[in-house]
Amino acid sequence: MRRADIENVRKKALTDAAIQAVGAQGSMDVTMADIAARAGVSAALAHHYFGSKQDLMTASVRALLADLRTDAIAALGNARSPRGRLSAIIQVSFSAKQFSSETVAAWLAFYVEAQRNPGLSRLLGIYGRRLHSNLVSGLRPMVGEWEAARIAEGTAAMIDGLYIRKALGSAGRRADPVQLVEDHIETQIASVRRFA
Amino acid sequence: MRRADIENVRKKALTDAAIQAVGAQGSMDVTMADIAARAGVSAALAHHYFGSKQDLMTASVRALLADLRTDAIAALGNARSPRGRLSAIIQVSFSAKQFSSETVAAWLAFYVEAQRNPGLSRLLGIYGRRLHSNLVSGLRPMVGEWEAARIAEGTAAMIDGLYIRKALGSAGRRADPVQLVEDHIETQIASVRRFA
Amino acid sequence: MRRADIENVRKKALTDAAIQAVGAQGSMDVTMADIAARAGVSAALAHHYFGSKQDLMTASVRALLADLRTDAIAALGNARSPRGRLSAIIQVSFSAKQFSSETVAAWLAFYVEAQRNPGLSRLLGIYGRRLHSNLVSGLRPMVGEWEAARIAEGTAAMIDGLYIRKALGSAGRRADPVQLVEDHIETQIASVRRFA
Amino acid sequence: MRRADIENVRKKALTDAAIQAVGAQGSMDVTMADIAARAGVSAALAHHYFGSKQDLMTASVRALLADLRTDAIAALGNARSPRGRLSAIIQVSFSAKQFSSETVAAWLAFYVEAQRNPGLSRLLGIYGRRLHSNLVSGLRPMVGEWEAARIAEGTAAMIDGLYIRKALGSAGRRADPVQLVEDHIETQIASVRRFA
DNA sequence: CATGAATGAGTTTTCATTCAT
DNA sequence: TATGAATGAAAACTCATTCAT
Repeated sequence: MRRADIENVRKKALTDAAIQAVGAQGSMDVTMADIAARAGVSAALAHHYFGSKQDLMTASVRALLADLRTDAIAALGNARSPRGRLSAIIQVSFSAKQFSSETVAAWLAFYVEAQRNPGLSRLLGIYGRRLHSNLVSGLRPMVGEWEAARIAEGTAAMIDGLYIRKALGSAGRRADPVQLVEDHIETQIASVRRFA
Repeated sequence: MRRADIENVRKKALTDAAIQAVGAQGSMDVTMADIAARAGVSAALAHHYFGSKQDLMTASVRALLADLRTDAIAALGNARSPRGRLSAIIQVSFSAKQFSSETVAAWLAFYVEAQRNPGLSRLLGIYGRRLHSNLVSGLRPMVGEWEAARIAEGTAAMIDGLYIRKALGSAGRRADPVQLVEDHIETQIASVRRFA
Repeated sequence: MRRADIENVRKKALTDAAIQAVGAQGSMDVTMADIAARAGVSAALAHHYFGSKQDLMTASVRALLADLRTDAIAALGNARSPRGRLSAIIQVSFSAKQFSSETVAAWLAFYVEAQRNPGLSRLLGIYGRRLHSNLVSGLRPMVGEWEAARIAEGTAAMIDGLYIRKALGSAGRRADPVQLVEDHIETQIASVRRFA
Repeated sequence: MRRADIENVRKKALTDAAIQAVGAQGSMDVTMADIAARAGVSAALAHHYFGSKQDLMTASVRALLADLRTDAIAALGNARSPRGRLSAIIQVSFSAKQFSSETVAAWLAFYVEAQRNPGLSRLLGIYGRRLHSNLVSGLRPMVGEWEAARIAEGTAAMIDGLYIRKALGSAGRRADPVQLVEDHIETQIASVRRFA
């Protein structure tokens, strides 16, 4: 294998391991040694490739984001209408992969860390704006720019809230997250149209 | 000051300092020395009174919870109707005190920690059930038990989501959280009644 | 109770507690708080009466020594012959009180500490010389000064060895300590006489 | 030096340093920093190799035990008779290396610690049984099983006693330990034979 | 006389990071 | 490329000791 290839393989293994470790632990308070061990390499190598723990974490979030983006693009590509695009976004957000306990826990941990880490904050801001813009682009044709923005904000909040509840494994969750969000959107759209 | 009171004063100062420190830091990764300094005492004294960092944190969460509860009871006492109870709950959740950046950040940090700490998890579970039950008790008279539970779940998720967004200081937030939640509830209730 | 009496009662309670604590722990690595609690008082009071942990320990050894001395004097008073004096010394050394697990463990702990503590060393030296002199005074009439000193040294070593073995609760101890020491002395005396 | 050897070299340096430190201090109450400094490394490295202070101490006792065992095996190999084996054991016990102040102080410290540490206790139990069995194997041909066990016990006690007296540097020691023990054994054997 | 309040100094342990091989 | 060696810095926790009441 060429040197550049090895580097990519190692980097991928390390970011995967980092996400896994953070997800398992529920916070970014994991050791480089733990992450490296999950990737089957030494902690020193992780430093060699990423420079610091911080940089490895940032790269990991970027990977998470890229993954989500890929899924979203694929789902949106199949949508045949603005309303379909909304459903596609929701489906992806709660898909088995994105809504797995580990991934959700990792998201939450990164969110928390972002409060102190501008780089991370900026990165997660991208995700937030992308979600918002996707929601708005589905809603706009149906309710107009202004209402679309308002509904998107409530919807995004609900999605985030469902994520945090998933992460905490709150007992008593009965309703399907997709149903909950779809219902919110549907009801909001209907309400706007009734009074428009 | 009476000798017997000192303990309570110190304990209060320390839990306040802990919440403040956790809020400022955005995570429970704060040192006893930092907390103790904020309370104006030595780290050794914090151990003297609480035994361990863990116990101090638990006591702090308990204090946060008790504070929220007091506010909620006061607000509910003034409500004159089921619908008024719902608004009261929402008002309290987003009141200046409960929705301050620091308090919100502390809540989030405790939530994250709860993933690994059963004691904390149990404590926060109390909050979750109390919120749910308060919401249901306001909704039930209007939409019945079944729909009340469903709406309460979406509402609680939205509240949690708005909290996490507040903690992250996500740019671009424009809508008022209270408006968002009130609107969600109002629309949901109306929708249920229309098709009932 | 007069003030001086209270002081003596407290001091006695504290040295007793110290011996008990050290015996239970098997080393002088016990806390003032532990000792004070056993004596039913505060750690501050222990300092008030003894000035320092070191001083409390020294006083405790002194008490142990005084106790042993009282027992020894009583036993020697009943002895009717030099040989009887030897047996009396041995009896006392292995009496239920002096050879109890706790007392033995306390002796050992103090011995160990004496390596670094000249004051303690001096105190324990008194015990060593007293034992030696008592043994010699019993042996001298039977084997003369020179042999008495030699036999006393071996005997004292054996007694110390039996103490340390008791402290460690070495499995497999079968023989009675008194028998072992009596036999050693008897055989040594006989041997000297045969070849004298 | 080969990379693979470094670990063993460091471990050896650390256990040596630990024995030295414990011997100098007369108790196990020495800091990892002190031990590490004596070995010329950082305290962190000591943890790296041994995991905990406890484990380092256990390894050190094991080293002490192994060393004694090697010496004993060598000495026993040169013995030409049961009686010679007894003398060999005694010689080793009081050899310059094994009976040095530091080594003796270390033994005593470990013995004391063993009261609270089952792992250490088990380890030291091995030494006790080995000494006993070596003594019995030398005595048995001369006095039979039963008497051999009895004499071995007294002898072992005397050896232990001479160790503790050495550790304490008791003033007034005049007799040679080897002489004392040899004499005890000789006299006991003679006594048994006379009355057998 | 007696105690709880309070702390400074110290100890083990953890961990990101650097470096030589 | 890859790793084990090595460490400094930090953090929780302990405890003898002092002091005000």
